[in-house]
Parts: sequence; C-alpha cells; structure tokens
Amino acid sequence: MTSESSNSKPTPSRRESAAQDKYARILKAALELFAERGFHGTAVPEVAKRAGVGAGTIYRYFDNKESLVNEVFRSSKTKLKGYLIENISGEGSIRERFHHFWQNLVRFARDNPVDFHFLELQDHQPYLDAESKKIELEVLVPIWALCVQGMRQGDIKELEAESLMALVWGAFVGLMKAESMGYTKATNITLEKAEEICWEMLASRH
Amino acid sequence: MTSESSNSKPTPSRRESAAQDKYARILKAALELFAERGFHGTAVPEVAKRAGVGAGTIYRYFDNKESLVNEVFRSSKTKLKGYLIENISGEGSIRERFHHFWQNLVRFARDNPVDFHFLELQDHQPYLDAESKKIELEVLVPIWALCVQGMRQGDIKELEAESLMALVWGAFVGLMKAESMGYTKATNITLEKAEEICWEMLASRH
DNA sequence: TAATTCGGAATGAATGTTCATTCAGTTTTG
DNA sequence: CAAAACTGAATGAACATTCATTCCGAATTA
Repeated sequence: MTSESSNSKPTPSRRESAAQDKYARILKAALELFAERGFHGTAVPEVAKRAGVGAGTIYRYFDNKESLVNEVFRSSKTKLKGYLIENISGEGSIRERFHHFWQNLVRFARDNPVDFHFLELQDHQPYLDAESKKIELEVLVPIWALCVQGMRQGDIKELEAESLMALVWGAFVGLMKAESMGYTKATNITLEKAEEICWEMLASRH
Repeated sequence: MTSESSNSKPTPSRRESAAQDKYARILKAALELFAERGFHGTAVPEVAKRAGVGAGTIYRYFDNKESLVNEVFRSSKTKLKGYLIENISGEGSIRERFHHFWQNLVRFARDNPVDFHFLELQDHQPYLDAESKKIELEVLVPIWALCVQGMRQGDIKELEAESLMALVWGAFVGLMKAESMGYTKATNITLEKAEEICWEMLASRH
C-alpha cells in the first residue's frame, strides 16, 4: 500500500521503512481503540496520538475513518484466517481435524486478544465494505468444508452446516466473552473440556 | 421515575398517562436506534425525532444520554428476565426445565428481536452503571440454579456452571447472529435441533 | 566529502460539521 | 390564570478532515 517500488528496488530505504512502520503503528493503535471503545466511540486524533503521529498523517495512509476501520478489520480477519488454516485442510479423522481447528481458535484468541475482542464484540455490519465481507466469508470456508466432509462420512450431525458452525463458534465466543466480563476463567482445563463439549455438539450419535 | 403520586391515588390523570406514553415512546425509539447503530452512533435528537417529541423533552425524563441507555438496557434485561423465569424454577426433570429455559429464550428472541439484538450485539460494559450490572446478574441466577441443581443430581456435567452457561448462551446467540447476518435461517426445526444439541452440551454422559 | 538544493512526507492548527445539552418562549393542564 | 410540560433553536464542545507550513533524506554539485 504505502511504499512498494514497481519492481526494481529491493533496498527499502530508510524513508520507506519508516513509512511501513508508521502504517503499522496507526493500524495497531486503531485496532486497540476500536476494540476498546468501538468505531463511533473512537476519535481519529486519539488514534493519531496513540500511534505517535500527527492527525493529518493518518489521512496519508487511509482515505477516511471508515476505510481505516475496514483495513483494521481485514488485518484482524486475515490474521485469524492464517491461524485457522493450519493443519485443518490436511489428513486425519474428523475428530482430529476438529481438535486442530479448536486449538487454532484458542491460540488465536490467546495470542491476539485485542483482535479477537475487536472481531467478536462489535457489530461491524454497518461499515463493512465489499472486500471486508469477502474476507469474512473466506475465513469460514475451511470450517464449512470440515463440517460438510464430516457429514458425508457420517461423523457429524445432519444439520445445515451454517447452523452447526454458528453454534460451535458462538459457544467459544460466549466462553471468551464470559471470561472478559469476569464471570469465569478460561483455564487450559476449561478449554479442553469445552473442546470436548463442543465436539459433542457436532458429533453424530455413533 | 416520571409521574408517581407519593402514595395516594392510582387515578392516572390525563397528564400522567400522556407522560407515561411519552416516556415509553422515548425508550422504544432509543432502543431501536441503539440496537441499529450503537450508543455512540446514535444522536439524541434522532431519538427525539423518532419518538415524536422535542429534543429537550428527553431531558425531562432522563438525566443524560448515558442514563437513557442504562434505562433502555434495564428495560430490555428486565423483559428478558420476565421471559426466563417462566416455568423454570418449578418442578420437573432437569431436561424438562432446560426445555422450558430454551423455549423461553427462543420466545424472547422471537417476540423482541430488537431487544435481543441490542442486548447481545453490543459491548455495553463501558457505560453500564451499578444498577444495570445488578440486573445483568439477576437474569443469570435462575439459569445458574438450574445448572447447579442439575450437577448435584448428576444430570449435568461437572464443570464450572458459569462456563457451561456461557457455552450454551453463546451457542444460542451465535445461531441468532448467523441468522441476522443472513448465513442461515433459524427455523423451528433448526431451533428444535439446536435445543437438543445444546442440551447435549450440558448433559452428563449417563 | 561537504555544502546545497529538492520533493515528498509529516504535521497540527484551522475549518466546517455534528452533537449533547440548555433555555427562553409557547402550549397544555387543572 | 398559574403552574407544569413541552418545544426546537441556540450554545459550546468535540469531532473528522484539510491544508499551509515544516521537516528530512537523498540527489546534486563542487
């Protein structure tokens, strides 16, 4: 987006790397504030302050506030997508693949609590643009595939895949939300049990 | 809050009932807009317009915007609480009582989609006052009691009740959210299956 | 190499807008 | 008619965005 010589230079000149760094800092600051206070609750100059740049600088990297939040959203979703595809599309039983999926999800939430909070605890619909919606779907594809194959093999219940996914994903989010609200502590033990419990949601009886 | 004779007559003078009506209209308009655009995304004069009152009138009934959103929150939570306690605290097997709980939840979401959306699809934490937080907990009590008794009887898995509740509640919310995003349709059939699936989350293996 | 020039990047005060809240004047009620 | 309720234009604060100016690394010169 920011630097990027057409094809020639692999030397990222001091100026170029400063720009990359600045872009990243703005994105990070925006993520943190949006996660904490929501889109409308966050003032652009606050983002600038946290990123350590002038307010005007943000508009050199992003068209406007809405485009900023969309890039934040895509960045977080892409990160999530990266976590979720690990080990998933591969071999192994459906149960094993579900185990990988679950672990990936836990790992993502643990490694990136702010991204997770931003992605799940807000209603993004009103400002998402087409590209963001596309990425949103891409994230679901590998999980959907897992469900469908599981059904074909008879390991997973015969129910609309979308609904099953929503139940499992919702359960996980519910648990994380309960933790962030201080109702419970998502220990390793709890998460392992939750995995088993959620698997039972999917697993067909025998 | 608004009228309220110190102790004497329940004769709701024309003025009093007009006031009650106005109060209700403001609350309803605020709920709708907060559900749709969030707290910060909603302008007070918009609420006034939708309620069909002057902007200043809102401040005769509510101290400020934050107190308004808290009253909306309490109103919705109280409504939810009303639905949830029906048939729950009574007799019957744990499974039957779970069935009632589930039906109450479905009924609430069906009868009050806007309240449901408002309650579940927002991050309220930042503006909730003490009384609102208190009501939030009250809603959970009967469900918590169900879990605990179920565990004592050996019908429900031995896991922190808070975590189990979070999983089931989250699963339901996930399903509703998927529907509101157009990923799936929460038909009666789907909801019945979802009930069975969620019960299996709770049920101890014999 | 040291001095000078150059152009895009960065800045933050300035701008016009939107918002929560107030209040002076008007209407309704009893 | 006095008191209370209501109204929406007015107010000042906060906001998103702009833009005249400054800054800085690199290219050019000597």
